[in-house]
Amino acid sequence: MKQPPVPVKPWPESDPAVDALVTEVIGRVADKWTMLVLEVLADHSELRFTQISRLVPDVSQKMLTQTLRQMERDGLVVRTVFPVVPPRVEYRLTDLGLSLGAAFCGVWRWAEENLRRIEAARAEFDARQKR
Amino acid sequence: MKQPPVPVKPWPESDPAVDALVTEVIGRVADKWTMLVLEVLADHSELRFTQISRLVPDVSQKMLTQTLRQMERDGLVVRTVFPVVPPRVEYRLTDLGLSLGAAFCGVWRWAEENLRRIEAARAEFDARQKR
DNA sequence: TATGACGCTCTCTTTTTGGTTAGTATAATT
DNA sequence: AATTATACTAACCAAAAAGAGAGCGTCATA
Repeated sequence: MKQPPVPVKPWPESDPAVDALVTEVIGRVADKWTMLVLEVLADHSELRFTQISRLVPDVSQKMLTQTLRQMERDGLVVRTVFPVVPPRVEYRLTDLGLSLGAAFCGVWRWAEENLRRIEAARAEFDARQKR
Repeated sequence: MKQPPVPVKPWPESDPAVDALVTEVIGRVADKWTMLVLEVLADHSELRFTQISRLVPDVSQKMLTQTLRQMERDGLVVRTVFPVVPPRVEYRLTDLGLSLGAAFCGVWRWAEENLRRIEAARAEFDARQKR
């Protein structure tokens, strides 16, 4: 039995190359540590490495370094090194980083507002499965 | 040299338990496949398994099944099985799923609008590193 | 009789990710 | 003279995630 061909999606841009890039960017940016760092940096305009590590629970040095490097590379944060000893490095969001924070705000709020619903859905699903 | 204590973050809710849950939910929901499935389902209100797999580029059966199950468990999609042969299963977003799609729209748009900037930042960063 | 469609599940292997530990430089502190 | 603080890097290893491939049950088509 042949299915009718799937209609072309009416999304504004359907350029596969752009799609792929957007997907990649979102995948990169929507990761757990990036979001948490984004949040703390949105709250405190300027932070040092260890301050961030204290504010983001359970982040390892390795992950924090990695995340900050990526964010720097993507133009989300600026990293300022003060040539003093012991070293002092400060991080702050760029305008791009701030705008991403604003965009994510919607998702963050959605998660807060719908936590209950999700938990309820999960409980119901699990109960249904057990039967 | 002792740093002054980091100020408490002025975020609306600072309940660590809620924070953890929100983080977990976002982590789950902000994953690549979930977002892509969300997008195609937001575009076509009702789709069958193979239709989705054709619309989401490079998704393996395994990942698609997994993603759809998770989304169903979280109450984002409804799965309707028609007891016919060959099997027919339809997926559609719930209201919760639609609202998540709306929330993500902002991030999606952000990514589209700022692709260039990100690519430019990366290029600049990489060039700076090479020196 | 063989093949394909559908919506999966199961197993095996590869890739990716993340944690842990050790090390670096140098000035100030104990 | 030893220790502490800072912001890392590098190496190694375990765990988790993802990809590849086979199989399944049944009906319709070739």
